[in-house]
Amino acid sequence: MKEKAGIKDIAKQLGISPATVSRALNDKPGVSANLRQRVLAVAAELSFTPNLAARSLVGAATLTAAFMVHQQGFPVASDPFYFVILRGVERALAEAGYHVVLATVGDGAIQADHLRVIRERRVDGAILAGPDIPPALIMSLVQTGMPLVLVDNALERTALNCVLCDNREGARFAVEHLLWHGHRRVAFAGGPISWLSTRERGDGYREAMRERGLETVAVHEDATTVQTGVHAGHALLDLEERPDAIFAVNDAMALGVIRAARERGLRVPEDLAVVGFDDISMAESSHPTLTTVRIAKELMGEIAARRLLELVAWDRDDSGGAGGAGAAGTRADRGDMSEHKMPVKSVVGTTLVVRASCGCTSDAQVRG
Amino acid sequence: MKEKAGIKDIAKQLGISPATVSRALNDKPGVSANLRQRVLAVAAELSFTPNLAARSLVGAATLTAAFMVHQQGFPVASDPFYFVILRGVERALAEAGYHVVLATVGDGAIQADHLRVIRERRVDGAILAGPDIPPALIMSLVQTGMPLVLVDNALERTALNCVLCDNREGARFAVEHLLWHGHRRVAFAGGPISWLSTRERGDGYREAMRERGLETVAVHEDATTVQTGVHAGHALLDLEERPDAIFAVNDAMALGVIRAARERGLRVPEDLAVVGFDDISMAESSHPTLTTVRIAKELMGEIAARRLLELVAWDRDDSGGAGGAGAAGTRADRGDMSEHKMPVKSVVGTTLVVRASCGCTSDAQVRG
DNA sequence: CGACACAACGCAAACGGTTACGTAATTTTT
DNA sequence: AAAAATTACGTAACCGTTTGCGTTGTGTCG
Repeated sequence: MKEKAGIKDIAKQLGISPATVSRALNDKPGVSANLRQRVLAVAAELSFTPNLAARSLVGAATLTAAFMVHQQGFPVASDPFYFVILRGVERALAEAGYHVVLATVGDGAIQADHLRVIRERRVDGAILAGPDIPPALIMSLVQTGMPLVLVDNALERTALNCVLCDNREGARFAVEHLLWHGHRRVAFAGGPISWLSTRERGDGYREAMRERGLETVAVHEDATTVQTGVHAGHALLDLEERPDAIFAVNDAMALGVIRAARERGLRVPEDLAVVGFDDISMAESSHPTLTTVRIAKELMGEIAARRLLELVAWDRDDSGGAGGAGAAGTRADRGDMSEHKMPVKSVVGTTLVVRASCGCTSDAQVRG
Repeated sequence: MKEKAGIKDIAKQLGISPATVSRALNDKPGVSANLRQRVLAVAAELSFTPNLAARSLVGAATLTAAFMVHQQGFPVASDPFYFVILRGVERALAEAGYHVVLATVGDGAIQADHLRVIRERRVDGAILAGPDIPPALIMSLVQTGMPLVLVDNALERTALNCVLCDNREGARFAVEHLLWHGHRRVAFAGGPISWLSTRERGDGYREAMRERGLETVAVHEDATTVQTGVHAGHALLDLEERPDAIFAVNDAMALGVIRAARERGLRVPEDLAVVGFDDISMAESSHPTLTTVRIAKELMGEIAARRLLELVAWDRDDSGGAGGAGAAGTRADRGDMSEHKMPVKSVVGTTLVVRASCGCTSDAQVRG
């Protein structure tokens, strides 16, 4: 019994050269349709699987992409969010025969390790998810010239491919819904102002408030977790003019706010309406169920993945024509940049999911 | 400027042969300490990174492992569980320079794709997490002779490396705690009986009950989600002699049970005590907070990863001595199996985390 | 009918490392 | 002091696939 089926095994069996087999398998010209069929047949019979290492050694695709997400060490509920995105990414990539390697960038030392992954040419591209990936890391990745797509993040002054959700619109949905149902003192519980999501959702909140001539009040925590949500909730509920509604930048923080309200004997939604953002799976299982802005997480992942595949494809095309695929893309040589290399920013729409925590629906199963 | 630093670049710069450089870099004998230092220096200066493809082509390690988890398509809260395990796995592997590629095995067609990954020799080993990975898939992986470690799963009649938690003990902790505090009609809400976790936790439940001479009552759902938990909750609460406590196989199901209770106007914990299992992050954020059996998820991941690394190391050692690393390990040739190839089953202990949902405490206390 | 274009295929050189083997220089052994 | 063993390094083959180029056979055109 043979150890493993190689390309030359199948060549030998047909009495032809390995080169022809390679061409037949990759749908390259120069092989008669007849022979190609026979090659494919024998390949299937031998259950041949190309050795990826050998293939990528000669410069072909790795068929692997990196998914990078910052893990601050919080053992918290914000995880499921990126997990869902990851699912979308993986599914879309799988359709193209790609696989995903994880790169949970932690603090400090590990970062160097991740640069290794890409420097060793083990991935064709990378998807960077989350607002807390250090810009320095991103820039060093850009320097390598590797195809990159950002998710739920975007660098201001640098043009990168990214996929976002319409944070401002979503925030307006949430706040306007609260205002429509009679709330006036609506406060905002946000995360770090350095995060794009917090800024944009905060903008939407302020816009909606100002259009009604209402004053805005916001607190910002250094992370968006249940714990910081509790903290923010207490801070806002401590105000002299206590808010009657709180819009949290995040479902996790919204849950924290609800807990804070409960800790001081306030009922949600009777005494305080709460609206979150993201629609994580927990939102429909919590008590009360959480009104929130749904974002198509899996779709965002898919879009990012597909965009990345485009970039990879184009990258291979013209690196075949021109010189190396090495460190290109600095500001100077934008002139010779082909059109499809222009970065595109995709933003997906949002939907308000009305549940119990805002008290604005009929089927609210409210119980003390 | 050079495209990329190669091993022969550094050889040239020192006037030596590439072979010596390779030996120096890999700590192999046959290089003077002096020269090795200089090689290392130049390598660092050139920021040399070995090309993984070339290395693994000659049979060296891929420095990559697969993490496989079944995704039934439930967009539910059971996700965070394996996500945490994954974190442990990734951290432990990263320490050894390994990376993780995901393999979210879905239904049917995609499976073949994942076998491709390993057949293409892109990974040195695989970690299979979760009880719902098709045994057929596992067996076909075993056939390949690839190092394998199961997490939260184990095949009965086949000896495989696996890491579990002490399900029976944990279940006893939970049930005995309920019994100690006066509950007598304790029911069990389980998942598929085909799952090891459900069987073992059910065993622990029954043992504890029988020791007190109490009758057992259980329902089994076909998945362990919030939804099925609701269903199970209603089923149990519909019984003539209504349970005064429910032990759920899972935190997700426990949350569902709580919701079911609430739907019929029962208070938790006053009218019904609920205890879960796993201690997912949501357990301490839910309302009421969930009494549950904590299992060291991240630790389990680490243990699995370390075991896998051992297997990989041994695999490479004696495949260097003997013939191929190919499909070995069928039942016949167990005789020549070296000692360390014996499968080991690691089981980590559990801890009962007492919170509000069982009504047995004022503030959180831990027993175990 | 001869020159030519083109299709179909083989040959061999890469790709970037690793490693068995050979060889020269040094050390150890008897 | 000569033989043997050891050390330190170079040579070259090899891993499995892709690809530029050369070679052969077939059809087409002037």
